[in-house]
Amino acid sequence: MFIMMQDYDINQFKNPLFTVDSVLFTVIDSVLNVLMVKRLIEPFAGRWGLPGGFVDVDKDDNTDMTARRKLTEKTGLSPRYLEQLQVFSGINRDPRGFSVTSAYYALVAHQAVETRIETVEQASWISVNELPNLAVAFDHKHIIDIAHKRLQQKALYSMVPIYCCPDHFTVGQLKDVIETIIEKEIQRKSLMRRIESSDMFEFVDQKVQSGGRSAQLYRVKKDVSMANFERNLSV
Amino acid sequence: MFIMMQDYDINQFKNPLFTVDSVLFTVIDSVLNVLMVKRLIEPFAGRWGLPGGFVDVDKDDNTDMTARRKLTEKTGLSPRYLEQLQVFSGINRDPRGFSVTSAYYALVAHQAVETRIETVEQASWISVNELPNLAVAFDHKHIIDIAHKRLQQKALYSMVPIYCCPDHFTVGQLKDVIETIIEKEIQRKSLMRRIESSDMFEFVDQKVQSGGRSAQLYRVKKDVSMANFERNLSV
DNA sequence: AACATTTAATGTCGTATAGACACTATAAGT
DNA sequence: ACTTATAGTGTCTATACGACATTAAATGTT
Repeated sequence: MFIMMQDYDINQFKNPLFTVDSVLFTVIDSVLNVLMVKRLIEPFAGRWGLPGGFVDVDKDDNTDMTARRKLTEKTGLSPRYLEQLQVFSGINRDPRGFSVTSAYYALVAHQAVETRIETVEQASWISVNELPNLAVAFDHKHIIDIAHKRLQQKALYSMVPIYCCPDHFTVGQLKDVIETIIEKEIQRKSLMRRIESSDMFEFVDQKVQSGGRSAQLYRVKKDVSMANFERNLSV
Repeated sequence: MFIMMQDYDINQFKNPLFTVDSVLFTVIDSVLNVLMVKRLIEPFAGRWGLPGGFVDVDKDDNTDMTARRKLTEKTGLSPRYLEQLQVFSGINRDPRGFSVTSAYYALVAHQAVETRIETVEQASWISVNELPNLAVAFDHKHIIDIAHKRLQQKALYSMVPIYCCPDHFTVGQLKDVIETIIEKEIQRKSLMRRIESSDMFEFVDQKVQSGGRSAQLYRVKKDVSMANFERNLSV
């Protein structure tokens, strides 16, 4: 019996606690928000945590699917953009022992999902500005911070922020999303040049009013890949 | 007893096989090489694999230390540069079941370590050009490919390739290392400008002969951080 | 209807940095 | 002294972003 326990422990030793967690971002009214879930179980029951959990080898072909499944389970939505962030690991980040989380970050347009979010009671958008004063589980505050910095960097040389825009969007909307993410104003002209040169977008035959001259609507072309630029926008 | 087995299985289900593997690069005679280890145990015994293995929670504070420890164990060296690549996971990449590897990539100057490498019989530098014809374990060929692409990208906007140079190096050496990594020639002038503006380097009061005019030796200043540039070199 | 106000979109010029390549500098060999 | 090879600089061009003026098109006001 004691030897069985030892075998068991050896197996545990080779396999740290492994989870997948996602930082799902969206921009609402020029504020960057993160989807968080009120934890119902220990450890850290009652605190806010990132949507995530264990891999289910019967359902998940890989950890990307774990991330997507957990986001869908807990929020009813599948993000338009999902990418690995990095692994966070250590002996102190989970009271149960050495743990590893493969963290992802993801983007959605809040317009497409906000009604569905509200029906899932334990999930909620949290402004990143409120995070410092919030009781958060594990090292999830740190993970969000790293994810935010990565997203900021990515926004300087790619068009990824479009995934925070609805299907049809104006240049003004995209500009606002980018400025919210990088926390700095950009030149509309620079954005127009990138929209043009990326060749990712096409006009929607429709305009939308905005308090002044109507704005042209754009959408992402079918089957285009994400544009990356050779230069960063200035910081 | 049966219930105990079920509990055990549930625990297994929650914890996929987790390993840490590293792609250690170096440049030798204008060829990019990867450190590989001849596997002595199943699965894939006899094939070449990346240096790596299981986390040891008694020795490792986190997976970074696992990566370093495994590199040191199997090669006798600690890399000057080590960074997370990404997680590779899936049901098919290991015959034992769903597995996850947290992959790292690392750089060393081969000059500092080549004698030590040769004393460790199972470890060897493999040219990336020979990889397609080599019997490689798991999805390690794919991991090396992704690591190479990431390194190429990084070489376009940062000075990381210096970690493939010895402590004292010339502009010509650094230029060769960069060109080997990105597989394209660059302008010496552009590199000089970056060396200057990065403010990372200082002269060594010494020159080195090279078949023509002697070359100035440089070294990295004490306690400087890695320079990143706002533009990529052209591809 | 003329005008002010607001936001959208474009035009134009300045600036920073990479690419190209000629030119100079310094070493070794003949 | 001349050739060759490699190191290093000078200078011009090209590109894309920043800044900001200008034009366009919508609404509201007198």
